[in-house]
Amino acid sequence: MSIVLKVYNSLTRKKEVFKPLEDGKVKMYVCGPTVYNYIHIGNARPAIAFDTVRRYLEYLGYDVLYVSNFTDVDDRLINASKERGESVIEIAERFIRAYKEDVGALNVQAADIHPRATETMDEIIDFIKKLVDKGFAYESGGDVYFRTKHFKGYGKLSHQSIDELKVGARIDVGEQKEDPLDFTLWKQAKPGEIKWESPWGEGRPGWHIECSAMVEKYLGNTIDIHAGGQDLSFPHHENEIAQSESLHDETMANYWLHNGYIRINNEKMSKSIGNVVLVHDLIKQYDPNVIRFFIQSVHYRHPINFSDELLKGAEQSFDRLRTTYNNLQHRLEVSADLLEETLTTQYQEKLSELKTRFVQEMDDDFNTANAISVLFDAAKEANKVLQAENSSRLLLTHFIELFDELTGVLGFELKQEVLLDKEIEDLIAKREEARKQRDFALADSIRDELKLKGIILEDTPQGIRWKRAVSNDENE
RNA sequence: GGCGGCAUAGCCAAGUGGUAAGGCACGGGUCUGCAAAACCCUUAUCCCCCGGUUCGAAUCCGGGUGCCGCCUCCA
Repeated sequence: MSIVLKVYNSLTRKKEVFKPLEDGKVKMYVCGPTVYNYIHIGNARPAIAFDTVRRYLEYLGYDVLYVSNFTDVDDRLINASKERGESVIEIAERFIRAYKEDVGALNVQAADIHPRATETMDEIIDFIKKLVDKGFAYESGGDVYFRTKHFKGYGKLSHQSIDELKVGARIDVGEQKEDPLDFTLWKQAKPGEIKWESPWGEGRPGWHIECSAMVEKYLGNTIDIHAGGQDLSFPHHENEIAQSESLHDETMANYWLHNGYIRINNEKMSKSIGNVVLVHDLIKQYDPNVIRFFIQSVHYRHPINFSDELLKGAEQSFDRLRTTYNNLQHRLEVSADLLEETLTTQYQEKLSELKTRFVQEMDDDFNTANAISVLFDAAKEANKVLQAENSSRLLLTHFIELFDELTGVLGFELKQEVLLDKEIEDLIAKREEARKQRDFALADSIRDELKLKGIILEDTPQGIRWKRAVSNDENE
C-alpha cells in the first residue's frame, strides 16, 4: 500500500491528503507567544505539537520553511511595562530569551525565522495602507479598522455566519467602528506609550495584522500550513484570513491545524483560578523528555489534562522505553557473547515492519499516541532479543538506531547519562566483592543504600547494570 | 442563543462499519542467592443511556444525560 500523509484541516473539518504547493517543500507558519511573561504549558503544547509536525515532514524528506512570530508589542506588554517600570522592548527581549530557553529544553527546534512585530513594522504599515486603498479598511479617530462585511469569506474558518458572530461582538468605549465585527489594524498611541509613525498618526499595530504581514513577507501569499492553538481560530485566524485574502485575492493557507487545550487537574488553566503551570517551573520538576512524551501520548487535537499524578504515570511509562534502550546499550558495551553475524531476514522484516507502522500512524494526522505504541512494541521485541544468550551485535545496533530514528521524529531522547561518582563506584565494587564471597546480607544492604541515593542496581548474566530511579518513588 | 469537542478496563489512551491497540497499576508463572529488569499468562462478551439503520456498530442516524471549549485580543 502506498503511504500518504493525511492532515485534519480545520477549514474543511476533514482529514485531507497533504499536498504541498511545491513538490518537496513545505511553507508553514505557527502563531507564537506574546512575550510579556514566561510561557505556560498551554504555550508549550503548540510549540511541541507543530515542532513534531515539522520534524515528521522533514523525516518524510520535505524541505520545511518554518516561521513563528513573537508578538513583542501589544496591550499586555504595555501594561506590563507600566507595572514594572521597564520598557516594552526590555520586557520583550527578556521573555524572548526565556521562551527560547524553555522551549529549547523541551527540544523544540528554533524556527527558521522568528520575526518580531517591532521588526516588521514597515511591512505591517504597508499592508494596512493597501487594505485602506482597496476599501477593506478605514481610518477612524486615529485608529484603523478592518471592514469585516467587505470580506465575503468572513467566518469560514470558525464556521460561523456573520449574523451569529455579531451577537457576541461589541464596541469598546472610545472605539469608532462602523460595525461591531470590525477589528483593529492600527491603534493610536496614548501619551507615553510605545509608538511608530504611520499615515494615520503615531500608534502601534493591532494583533492580527502582524501575522498577515509576516506570512506575506517571509512565506508568500499562499502557504501550506498555518497552525496554532484551537482558541486562535476565532478571532485571530479568522481575521488573518480576512486581511490576507482581501488584499491578495488568494487563499492564505491550504491547511489550518489547531491543537487542543490543556487542562489542569480537570479545570481550565487560568490566572483567576491560579493554576497556571509555567514551563520554566515544570522542567525543574520533570525530565523534559517525559513532558514531551506525556504531551504526545495524546493526539494533538484532543484536550489533555495535566496533573502531578498523570505526569508521574508518564514518567513511569517512559521509563520502560528508556530502560530498554539503556539495556541495549549496556549489552553492547559489556557483552563478549555477542555474535558478529548478519541480520536474519526475520529481523530485517521485523525492524522494517515497526518502522512502517510508525510512519502509517504519523501519516494519519500525526497520531503520536499510536506512534508511541509502536515504540512500545519495538521495546518488546528488543527485550526478547536482549534475553537471548547469544545475540547479534548488529541486531542490537539496529534496534538502537531504530529508537534513535523514531524518537527523533517525536523529539525526545531515551539515552540517559548516568554519571557515577567515585563513592558510588566504590560501593558497587564493594557489593560485587561481597557477592563473590556470597555475603548476601552485606551485598543487599549496599544495594539498599544505593537505592536511597537513587541508583538501582540490576544483576544480569552479562554483569551488573545500573540506572537512575524514577524520581517518583521517594519524593515526598 | 450560535458553532464545536469529549464520554472506551482501577488510571491514562488509540480505534470512526467487521467483531476492543498500547502504557501504568493489579494478580499468577518463569528467571534470580534475594531482588530488579525482562518474558509468558490473566485482566472491558463490551465501549454514557435509549431507540433505529445494517448480515454486522464503540464506530452511521435520531433522541437523551454529563463534562468542556469558542463566540470577551486566552495557546
